[in-house]
Amino acid sequence: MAKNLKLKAARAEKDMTQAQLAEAVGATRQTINAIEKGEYNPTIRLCRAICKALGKTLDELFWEDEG
Amino acid sequence: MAKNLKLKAARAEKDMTQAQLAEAVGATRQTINAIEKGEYNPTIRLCRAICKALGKTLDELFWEDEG
DNA sequence: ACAAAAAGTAAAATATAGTTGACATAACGT
DNA sequence: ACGTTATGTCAACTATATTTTACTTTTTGT
Repeated sequence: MAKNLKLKAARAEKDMTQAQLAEAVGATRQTINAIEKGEYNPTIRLCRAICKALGKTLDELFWEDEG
Repeated sequence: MAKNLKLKAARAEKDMTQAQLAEAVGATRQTINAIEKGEYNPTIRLCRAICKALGKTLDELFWEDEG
């Protein structure tokens, strides 16, 4: 799996820290970090929550990035 | 969570059974069944595999359906 | 340079996604 | 009606996503 740079960029665009995004979506900072690092395979529910928090869609953040 | 009727429809459009889709994506029939039933929260990797097998995108099958 | 905040990382524990095997019901063709 | 295939569902198991706690390194501001 490759890094999820789109996520990192979208977060930067909203000027949010990993910790702030984590709180916004009800996850931990480590989980957000791991997702950005591309080290894993989050659930669709968490992906959706992240998308909504950042004003993006699934296709924009989680499609064909780490495949 | 509501039923994922988009998934059911996309599968029908390809004339695939739950078992065939399951095999195509390396999952079990029960897992596909549960996802269609809306009873759970699959991983993004499985969602992507399903989308690819059915020629759809994440937004088409997994966005704002059960939210 | 220094302090503070943010990001990276790791081990152990917990929650839950996904499997396996089995059986029940619904849908379909003949 | 009958046999067959597809779907629905359940319990027990395994794999792994996510948490918790804690520490290190990088970045940022002053």
